[in-house]
Amino acid sequence: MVDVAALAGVSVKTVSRVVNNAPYVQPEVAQRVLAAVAELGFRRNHLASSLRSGQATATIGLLIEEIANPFYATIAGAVAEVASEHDTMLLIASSEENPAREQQLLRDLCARQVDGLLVVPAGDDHAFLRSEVERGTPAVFLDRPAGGLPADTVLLDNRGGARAGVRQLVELGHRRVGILLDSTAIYTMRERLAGARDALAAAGLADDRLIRYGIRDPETAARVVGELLDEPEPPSAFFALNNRISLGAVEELHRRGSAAALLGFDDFDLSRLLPYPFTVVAYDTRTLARTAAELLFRRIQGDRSAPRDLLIPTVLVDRGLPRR
Amino acid sequence: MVDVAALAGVSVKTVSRVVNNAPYVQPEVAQRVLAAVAELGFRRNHLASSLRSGQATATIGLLIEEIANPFYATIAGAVAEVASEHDTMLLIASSEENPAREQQLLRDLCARQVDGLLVVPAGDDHAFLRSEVERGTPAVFLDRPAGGLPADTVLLDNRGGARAGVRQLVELGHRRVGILLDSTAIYTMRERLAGARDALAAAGLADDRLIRYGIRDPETAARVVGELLDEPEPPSAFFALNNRISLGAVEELHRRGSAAALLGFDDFDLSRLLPYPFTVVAYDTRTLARTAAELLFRRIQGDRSAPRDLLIPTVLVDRGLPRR
DNA sequence: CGAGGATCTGACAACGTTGTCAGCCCGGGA
DNA sequence: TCCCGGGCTGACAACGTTGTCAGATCCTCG
Repeated sequence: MVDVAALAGVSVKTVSRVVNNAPYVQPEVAQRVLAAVAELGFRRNHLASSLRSGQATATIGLLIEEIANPFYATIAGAVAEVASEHDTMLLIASSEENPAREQQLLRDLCARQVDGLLVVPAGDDHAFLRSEVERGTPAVFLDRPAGGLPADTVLLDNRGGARAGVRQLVELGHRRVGILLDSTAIYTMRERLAGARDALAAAGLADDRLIRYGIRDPETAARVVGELLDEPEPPSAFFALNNRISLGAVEELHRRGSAAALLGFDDFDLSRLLPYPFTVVAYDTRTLARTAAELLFRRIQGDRSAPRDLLIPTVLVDRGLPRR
Repeated sequence: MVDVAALAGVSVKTVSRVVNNAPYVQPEVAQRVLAAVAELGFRRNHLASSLRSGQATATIGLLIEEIANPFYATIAGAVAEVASEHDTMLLIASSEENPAREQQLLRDLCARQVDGLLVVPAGDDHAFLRSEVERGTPAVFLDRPAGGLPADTVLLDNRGGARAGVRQLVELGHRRVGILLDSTAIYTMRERLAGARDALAAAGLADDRLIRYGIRDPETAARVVGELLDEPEPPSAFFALNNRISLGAVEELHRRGSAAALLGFDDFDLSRLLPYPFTVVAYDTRTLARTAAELLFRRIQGDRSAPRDLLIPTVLVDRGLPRR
């Protein structure tokens, strides 16, 4: 900038004014400055600029589990879209479900002076963020709640969706519903399981012996479905609590030519092309992410109202559920 | 930092030394400083730090078409992984295939003083990056070549993969191969088409009347496959130049109970579960991205050798191709 | 004709940090 | 005894930019 000023024969302040389109610069002086900028290939240092002005860095931080996962990729895409509408860049970090790493990354994002944080929590204690939030870096949590910190949160209606889906199974006459899930250490799993139990209990059908935990991949899901079907009183319906599990269940049911009803939480691409029909509790991931991002930008723009908890509704997409 | 220094009764420089683990600080002084840091919740301003030291910002920029797209999400994931290995954060921007937007985003990334750029080009002229690169911001292009700029490039072997796949069709006795693609304005489409033509020409089977352009979505692909099959001399095999097109082709061939051979470029999740078998020219997107990212970090670390062009091989994944 | 405002410009300090350098203290060798 | 070097500390300037303020010029209006 000093060089540009020298070449144009003006002060650095005038160069600053020109590159920021500030008023009160004679058109011909501005011309000279712009010529010098072009000649020297000058580009404003955004870091120094936001350091001095103390203003926004026009950057927000997004912390997710893993970028390559389609669910998080969709979130990142929707957030990027909203960010772009606010001329803001996106700093993305993957916690890999590791709370220690999550904490370190969030601190790092704050050290980089992001204007706000969008977090899919991995850990369950975010008290360490309190000082940052108080110092003016707003944070919005999505898909899972924050721990130990009053903060804006945008969640899916996991419980309501699971309840509605299982109620449908019950109404179709199913009495024994196998429930397949990963781990109750995961918030979404707990909620979905609770919803399923709500619906079963309401019909007097609760039976914890039909719940299978610890299913992490499609292969395990397929094996567990097989085991349940081989029992003396097999379930006539299955509820898979996420799409990895649904996938394995589809494979096994199809392989056996079973007539069991299959309900899944999470829709996914191509599910309608799969060889076994199943109904899903679906939701719009983009709405989840956009809602959170828009809330964050309202905070960044100065909204200081009390933290909000928003719930994104789910939809039961019926692709055919056989009666009992 | 001034406050911390005051509270600990030392100079700011000593605080700086402590937070940077610099040598020559008495352990008890360091203790006092750390206590003050904790009490005030001090966090180093990474922006100011890299402004003053002129050193790296520990941030790289990644420019892709669209984060939500699984191909780019996989790239982003692999790049994030490599970045994390180098304690570097990732600034991601989506060009949305718009060259003007691409240019603006790349400039913006440079203004943010990223240590390096990883670019999936949207436009075909990147001469505007020359001054940045000369000033020391290395750039590596991936999946598509840069235009008007000598730069490191990491590409898939589109042409070789397509050639190998189509050669396989020819060897199985197919004489009429329908070729389905989007637009030759896209580099990868041009290369794949060239590879297919190579293989057909080598067998004396080139016939441009079997090439169909402008297919942007599965629905169009399905329609075009139907049209080709309804012709008096229908193809006995199809080559879909990307996975969106493969998907539509699968649907139509399955619907008609056709026995045509289907070859696709790009593998995708679940392809093995689809109702119609097809063979794909596959590649490892993660290798593509990791290779590019690792090259970028070598540049960042000072490698000044001549720009390199790397080719990532493809693999023919045979899931069954009927003979003619 | 002078006051007051609008327009234009630049000197200077400051944002939060770190590189440079000078200075202090202390122990050990000549 | 003096000198030297290593350990430790702080004052100051600087990174590239912009906020503040003051000064200069010109126009308008009473």
